[in-house]
Amino acid sequence: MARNKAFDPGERLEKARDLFWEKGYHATSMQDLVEAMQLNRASIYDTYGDKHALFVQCLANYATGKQEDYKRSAAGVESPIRSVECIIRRALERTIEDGKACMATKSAFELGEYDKEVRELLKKDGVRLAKVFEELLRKAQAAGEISKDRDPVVLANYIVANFSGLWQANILSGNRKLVQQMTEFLIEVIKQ
Amino acid sequence: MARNKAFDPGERLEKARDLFWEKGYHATSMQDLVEAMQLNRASIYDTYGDKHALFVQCLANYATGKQEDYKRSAAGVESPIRSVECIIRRALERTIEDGKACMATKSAFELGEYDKEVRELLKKDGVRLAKVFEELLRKAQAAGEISKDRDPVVLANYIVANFSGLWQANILSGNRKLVQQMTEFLIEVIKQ
DNA sequence: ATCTATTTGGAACAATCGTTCTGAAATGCT
DNA sequence: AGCATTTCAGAACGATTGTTCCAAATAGAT
Repeated sequence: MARNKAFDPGERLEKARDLFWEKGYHATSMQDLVEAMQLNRASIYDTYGDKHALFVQCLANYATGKQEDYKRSAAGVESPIRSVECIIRRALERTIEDGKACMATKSAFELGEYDKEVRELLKKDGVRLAKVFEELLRKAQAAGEISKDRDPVVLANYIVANFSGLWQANILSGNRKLVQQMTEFLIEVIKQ
Repeated sequence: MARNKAFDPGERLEKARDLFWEKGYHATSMQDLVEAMQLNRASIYDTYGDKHALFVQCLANYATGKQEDYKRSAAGVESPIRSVECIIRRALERTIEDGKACMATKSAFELGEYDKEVRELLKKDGVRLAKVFEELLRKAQAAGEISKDRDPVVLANYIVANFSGLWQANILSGNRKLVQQMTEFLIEVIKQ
């Protein structure tokens, strides 16, 4: 019937995602996106919708990518508690590699309070990660790796929340050693 | 010599602060500020400088206010570890009262990575709060309230970082009970 | 090869952005 | 009272905002 797209929508979405990730939603203009994605304005609107719709797709893309990355970091690790450790260490490692804090957390603080669509997306993302931890923690308890007294749900959510603090500390202090110590402290706490 | 200002700069600054606090830096326009502060554009520029300078003053105002509020919440409490507890509980309480997360943390994630002035201000704010905790933790150790094995510096910074996670969890989950449990868990961890 | 649907590039839109300027009103000081 | 200086109100600035439209180019289907 008609002409095909001359670009790969998924690949260009990643370019948009990286820009939103770096600058945040409001500080990123459509002009910035046109240049970063190397696409015509009309092509962006036709393919992804308006700015907000594009952002939501970028955020969803980021969230699934992050989730996969976490799972990968724990792949092949047989001990449940060691898996938890791997993911926690990976969370910090990522931020250093990427040179920027987690896009989900940045977006939560920039938009989470009044943008329902973003909030719901991020909530689901948080719940998904917490469930991963919860399952690992239950297994760790069953294997006698950690105390059975603790509520896996609370502990799992506590770990997820803790990431936010590590990222903030990394941005503000710039003191890698301190952030590293805080990470190790968190791991220590969990293992008790 | 000349005419006096017909308004209280400090009082109007608080109006600007509340708006920035709610919407963030980029999502707040000068028009929004003119309306919220009930001032003429020129008066704003004459008194506070440009948008960025105004924001920095708002953030500084917020930071000192928050710091005072924390100290007030622990005033009269003789036990050092109880003082720590009071501040932690107050950190969560504030977010619920205000209906929005800590302005410092929101700003850290929105601007901290590329706005040096904001980053330095927030870094100082974080250090100041960490020092309060550090001193209380040392006293708690001396009084035998908590283990002497733990590094007060790491623990103090860990607590500060944890706030960020509690606020994020509060925004996304909207589950007050869960956030409460996470807060109590943090307190438990410190006391061990 | 022709038709047709869609992409593409770029101009153009009105609205808003942060900022500056102008002129008149107002007030403290001599 | 008169001067000096600043505030104040609002228009206006050019630049940029997100979005839409239009004509030309393109490529799959018949």
